[in-house]
Amino acid sequence: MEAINAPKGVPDYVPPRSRDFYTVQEQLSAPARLSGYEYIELPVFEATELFERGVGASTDVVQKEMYTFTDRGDRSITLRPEGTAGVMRAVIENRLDKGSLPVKLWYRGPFFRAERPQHGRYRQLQQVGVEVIGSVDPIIDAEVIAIADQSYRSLGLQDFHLDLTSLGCSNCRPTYRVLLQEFLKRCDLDQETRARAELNPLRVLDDKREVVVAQLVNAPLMIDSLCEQCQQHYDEVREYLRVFGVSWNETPRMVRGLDYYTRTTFEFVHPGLGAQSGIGGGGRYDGLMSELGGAELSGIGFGLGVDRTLLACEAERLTPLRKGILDVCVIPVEAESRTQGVALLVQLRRAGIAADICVDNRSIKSAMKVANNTNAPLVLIIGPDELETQSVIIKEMSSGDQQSVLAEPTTLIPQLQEMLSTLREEQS
RNA sequence: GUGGGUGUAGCUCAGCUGGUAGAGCGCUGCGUUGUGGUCGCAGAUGCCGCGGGUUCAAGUCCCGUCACUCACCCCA
Repeated sequence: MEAINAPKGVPDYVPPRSRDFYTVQEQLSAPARLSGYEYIELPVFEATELFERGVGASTDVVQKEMYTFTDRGDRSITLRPEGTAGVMRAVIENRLDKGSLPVKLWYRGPFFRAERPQHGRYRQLQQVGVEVIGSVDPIIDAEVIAIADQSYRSLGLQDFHLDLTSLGCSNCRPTYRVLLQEFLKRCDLDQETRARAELNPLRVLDDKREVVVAQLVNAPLMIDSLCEQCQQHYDEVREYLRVFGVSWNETPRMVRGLDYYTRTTFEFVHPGLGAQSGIGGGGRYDGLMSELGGAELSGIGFGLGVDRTLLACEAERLTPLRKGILDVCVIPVEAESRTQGVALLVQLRRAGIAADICVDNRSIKSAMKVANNTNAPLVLIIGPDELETQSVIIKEMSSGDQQSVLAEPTTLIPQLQEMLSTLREEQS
């Protein structure tokens, strides 16, 4: 039979790297949980219109990167390309916006974009995200950014930086937009870029081609055209960021791909990933809730890329991520000791000790090899001799020391637990 | 959607100007008497991505195709 391959651009995480992936996902969400954010579990597909309205029909994401299909009821369904729109929909639908504000939520899971895959860019990507709805307090902006920052730090990442700017609001951005468009009209640009200047002039600022970049040196910047409220808000955000102990780069030319962002906008960048250097990003969105039929509430959030963060960890060679997952490996010598071995295994697992048993009647030599490969710090050997004396051999793998002890749960289990905890202390 | 690169053992790869395949790691076994990691010895494993062409002969050249990959675009 012919083997079947995974669809294009979707990653498999297999052991042992899957352990790292899992650890990264856990660590990325830990700071949000520590900050009182509640978990929200959402569907992976939504009505297509949610993203058209929420993310913005003019964005590349909506125009050419969505997995859209018609279901059996003839409804247009789309696999979610990002998280914020779905969270807003659920908040509105479940009336969370009518309760006490702000609503602080975190989520995680897969997202889908039909892009051409490359290093750090997949068609199914995993994100950990956070959204705060119903507050414009700049403390919230700073907190959200600080949580993301802490997420990366808790993994031990160091070589990343935070890009920060303000994109203004519905008062000041339109004015700036016209200003920028007039500037762009005087530039020598190709047709495609001209079209973009009409549709979304800010995006032109992000162009990486030298011919374009050279012409944009003196382009007007949003940051210089902020209205009084936006300026004050941005000043305060930065003030609180200092209190949170977060440092950043001012990047007035930063542009994000989703239409809903206003005011505070940020991106975490890691230089070790190649072209796809953004490991997370987010910002404030003033109009999104009402655009999706909810109350006039502002929100702010971020999405952190789990896949890319893992790549960043690997780029920094953060190997302490990888630990064995077993505490103890049980080795029954000779077939007659298998039953007692399983009985032992049950005791261990019930006591919360991560344990496995060598099967398939391997020779003790070969079983030791298998046990060694699991990285379990302790091995329990039980054979005919031990059956006779109702004992078991505990072997400490790193030193090779071993001792025979009574296979009595009330004494064996505490002893193992003590050995494991001293071993853990030695390790750290 | 556009361009470049690569496809040879489980993994990482070597195979110069064409003569039917190699290394390292891993795996299996052995180094006697119930014990892994180091070391030594032995061994197994390949439709050389797929299809066609040139040739006495192709992993090696040509064409096509598929897959993977990197970059542009865009983004986590």
